[in-house]
Amino acid sequence: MSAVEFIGSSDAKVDSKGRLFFPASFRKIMQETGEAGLIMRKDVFQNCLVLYPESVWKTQLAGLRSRLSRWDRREQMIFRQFVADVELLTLDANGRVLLPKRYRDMVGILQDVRWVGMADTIELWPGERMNEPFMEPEEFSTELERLMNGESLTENESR
Amino acid sequence: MSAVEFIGSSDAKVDSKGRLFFPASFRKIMQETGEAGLIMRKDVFQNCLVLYPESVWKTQLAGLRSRLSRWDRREQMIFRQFVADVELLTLDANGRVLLPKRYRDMVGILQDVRWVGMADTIELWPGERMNEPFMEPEEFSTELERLMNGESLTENESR
DNA sequence: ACACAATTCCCCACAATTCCCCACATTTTT
DNA sequence: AAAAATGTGGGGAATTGTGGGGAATTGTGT
Repeated sequence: MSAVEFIGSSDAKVDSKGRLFFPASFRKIMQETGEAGLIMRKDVFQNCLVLYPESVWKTQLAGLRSRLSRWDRREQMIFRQFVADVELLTLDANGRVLLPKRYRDMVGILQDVRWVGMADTIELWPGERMNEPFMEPEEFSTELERLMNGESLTENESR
Repeated sequence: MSAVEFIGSSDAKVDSKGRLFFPASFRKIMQETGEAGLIMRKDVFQNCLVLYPESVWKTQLAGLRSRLSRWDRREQMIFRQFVADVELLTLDANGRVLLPKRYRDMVGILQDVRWVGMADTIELWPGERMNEPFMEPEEFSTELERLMNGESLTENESR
């Protein structure tokens, strides 16, 4: 089912009207897997936007909801926060999306952005420090080594 | 399916359109092991490109993802770093790959490149300083000694 | 409710890159 | 020597990616 596999990253420019070309490779995957809509929200942790194909979004929501009690005021608030500030994107005739100003401002997108395929989701990063890696190579290698050798990563494991 | 084992290196030229012949010896191995696609990625540490046969890539990715929580800020960042700067390559009718300009620029590939078989992956190095060794002989021997005396190199080794 | 500004939508044009086809030199195999 | 496979190169069509002009829509203040 979840054959959605967004791969790769690319750079792009947001034009003066806030429009942005949706990379052809991603569009292809959407078509192939029969996905129609795209849901966008600001990432919970990072300063970037996340785009979910509709089916992935639904799965996420269901997963989250199943963990949260409907009758717990606090948990209900968490859920609300997750669902609020969500935007449905549509492609225009040229295959572009319009990034509402509000969202651009949220993560500080001006001109340059970077698309990043994250398997079942897509991320959109402001492109100011685009050529810098997300992590320091040293740190990355250390963590990766640990991970691939079966040791648990950090103290907080939530599974 | 037998194990993929790319060995040897060879020099080649990128033409004016960024195309590059995929060495016949490597292609043969791809065929024999029934590999179709190639995933290319900028190495995090080195200034080179790494090519994974699709199955190798999938194994790597699956291994990583199964250990990473989507809801952990740090783990998500590791995954992000791993999948950023990744591209799907396809061979054209002549058995060439097109190296997107972005990637050529990332590692500084102009004309000459060098293919290097790295067992289950293939590396592609800019060939300007092609005849120089990757490491100083002195450093190489020291490191190798250290590695082979206890620390694990790949997941095949005990740890 | 009204005028006005900002935003979104729907056209069209155009540059850069990628894809597809064919030609040809060089090396290896028969 | 001929044939096949290996590398190199280029023309041009198709796709991808950028940009802009307004019309329609939404939102704002008075």
